Amino acid sequence: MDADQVRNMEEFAAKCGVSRPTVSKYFNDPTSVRETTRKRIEAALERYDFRPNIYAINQNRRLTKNIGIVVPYLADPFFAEIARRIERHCIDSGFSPTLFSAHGKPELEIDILDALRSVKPAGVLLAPLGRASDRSHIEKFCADVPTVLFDSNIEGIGSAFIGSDNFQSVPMIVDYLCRTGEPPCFFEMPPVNPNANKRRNAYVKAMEQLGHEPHVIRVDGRGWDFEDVGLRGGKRVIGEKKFVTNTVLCSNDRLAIGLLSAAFQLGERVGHGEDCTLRIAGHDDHPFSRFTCPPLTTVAQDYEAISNQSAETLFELIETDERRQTRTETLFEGKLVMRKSA
Amino acid sequence: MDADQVRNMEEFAAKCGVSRPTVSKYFNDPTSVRETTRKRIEAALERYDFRPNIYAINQNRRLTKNIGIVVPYLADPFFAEIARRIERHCIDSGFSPTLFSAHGKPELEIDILDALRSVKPAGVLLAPLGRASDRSHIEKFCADVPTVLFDSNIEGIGSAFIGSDNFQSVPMIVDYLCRTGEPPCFFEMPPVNPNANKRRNAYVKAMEQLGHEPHVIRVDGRGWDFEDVGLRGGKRVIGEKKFVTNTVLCSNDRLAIGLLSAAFQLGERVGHGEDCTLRIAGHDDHPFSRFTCPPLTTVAQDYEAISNQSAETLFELIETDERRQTRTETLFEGKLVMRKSA
DNA sequence: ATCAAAATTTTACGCGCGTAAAATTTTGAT
DNA sequence: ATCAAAATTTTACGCGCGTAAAATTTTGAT
Repeated sequence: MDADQVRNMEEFAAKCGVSRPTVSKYFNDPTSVRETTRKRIEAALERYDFRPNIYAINQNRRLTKNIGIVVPYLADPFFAEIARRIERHCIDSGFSPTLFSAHGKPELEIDILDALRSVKPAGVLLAPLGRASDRSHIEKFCADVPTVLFDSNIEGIGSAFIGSDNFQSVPMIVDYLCRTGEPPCFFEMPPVNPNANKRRNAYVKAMEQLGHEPHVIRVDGRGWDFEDVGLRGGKRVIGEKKFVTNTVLCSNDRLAIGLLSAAFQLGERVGHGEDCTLRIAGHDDHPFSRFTCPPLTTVAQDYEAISNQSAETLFELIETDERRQTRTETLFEGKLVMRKSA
Repeated sequence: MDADQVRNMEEFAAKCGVSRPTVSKYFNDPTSVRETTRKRIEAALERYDFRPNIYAINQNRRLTKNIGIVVPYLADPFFAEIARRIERHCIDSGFSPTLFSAHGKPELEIDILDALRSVKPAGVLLAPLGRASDRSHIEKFCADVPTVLFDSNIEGIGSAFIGSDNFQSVPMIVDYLCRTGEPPCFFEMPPVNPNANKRRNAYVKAMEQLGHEPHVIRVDGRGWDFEDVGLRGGKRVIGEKKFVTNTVLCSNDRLAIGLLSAAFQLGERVGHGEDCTLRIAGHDDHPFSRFTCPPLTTVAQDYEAISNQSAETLFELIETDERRQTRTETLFEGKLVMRKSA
């Protein structure tokens, strides 16, 4: 006989024996109604499993409980992993996260932000494309919506930035490589985001401080197919014997994975053993770096800390809705992960 | 002087010099208003860049333009890639897709479907977890929302299924492996989804038809960390010399990537050359399979066809809203991708 | 130019909720 | 038991749109 499903909050409130606004209060905060009425509502909830219409809820609210998570390239497991953690954090804090990927395209990044606007999100967590991003467009967006940048910094944009400290992590692995063998050269593609640039600069500085001459080798390649760039570029560089030392530090793991593949295909033995001809190191501790052949020596980014801090910073921003004037930058240290490749 | 921003459709209609419902009609279908009024609205649109409140729009509509895309594990680039294509297809067709990942957890899959319900989606594209999925829960969902399953089939659930034809692809690579060397054994983990099962059965059948004795080697491992399972299991199996032939067909590429890593670490030379001790093949043509060491011989799933067909099938379903009774299954053939590993 | 039919626009009402202000109930001190 | 203060609930109104029905304008044949 419970075929009489309730169609809206009005009908549901009638079943509860309270007024609609009381039910409305309950859904906004169950503790805001008296114990006895809460019980009555929850009893009715069991029978009718009524759920408020989220469109009607959000229609009048200036801000919703939605949070946008925007990453530059979701097919990269690094972003998939960090997005997963942020997503969970948002859900646990009572928000409704939605995941977007720019798929490496600046136009898409713009489209996503435009679409996000009409969802009236409480806040947005944005890992921008970087150099390809439309700076002024993102700036306008950040002026309207509380936004925290992560992974890739754009100077002065957004209310905060959370990422890795490249000027700690890169010198650390450079130091390690110098202690254990020949000083590394630096293997990079045209930098699509500021991290790549910073890492190169950090590499140069670290080498100079250690009294070595830096060598930067750049290969062509656009877009976000880093492995492919590493493979093609690596093949050419190895073939032409352009690596001036037997040790190569790549600007990220995905590039290193491509270079590893190139080295393997050209018969180079990669690793730190006696019989090896090449040492290759990466940066990020990409989820697949444990499974490369040989396993990749790299610097682990602190996924957990970056995800948590990004989310928490945004939550703070949302609560103290007076947009704060001081933009903070939080950088976490990387950890050296010594595996077989270097 | 255009500081006087319009706050709603009423005000915007006034600026246009037409009534609000006419503006409403325009946004639902610009061609449904007279040429002259369309011009007026579009002229006003330039000046005020008004956007209708999507919550108010969707409040009354029985169905929205939203489409849910649900995948079991987004950190798997296979799903990231297929989701990317479907997403694009939906946008190009005027829908608003939203991406969800169950992260390998059945509870999350249920949560996602429940959350989707309240978004009143026009339809859902679902790649279910498979065996771990709560069948009856998904069944109820499909009864309410037009749903197309892809990648992983659950018999009788959803209005259609689109995937790969394992009984074509597996015999093909088994045949190839037999023609070029020793008949393969089959390396699998406990099947988390029906594909793994079907592939094993297809392997056994193919071997028998070719007059060889099938050998299935199963390793432990739960969850979706396939590479890790392949690495651990592979190390043990290789160490204990349990592979009865020198050729191994893995139930998917991710497992193969783990096995390749195990082989490398134990000093096995993988490939089809004279000096090699092990041949390893996979299934799927995972985006990273080109970059393994050696590059992985595998069967390519037709990403493009599966994505397109899934989306198109759903669109049809949405338009002919009478839920059709005949559940269709569309299977696409795989293509042999010969690389170095086998 | 006229007028019925067709196309388009406007009027009028309703959707399912949020929320400030008013009304009621409960609390807690005496 | 009484009563003011505090907590809670209800009344009353509004949000920004969709949409059926009524009103108006345009079309096109004569």
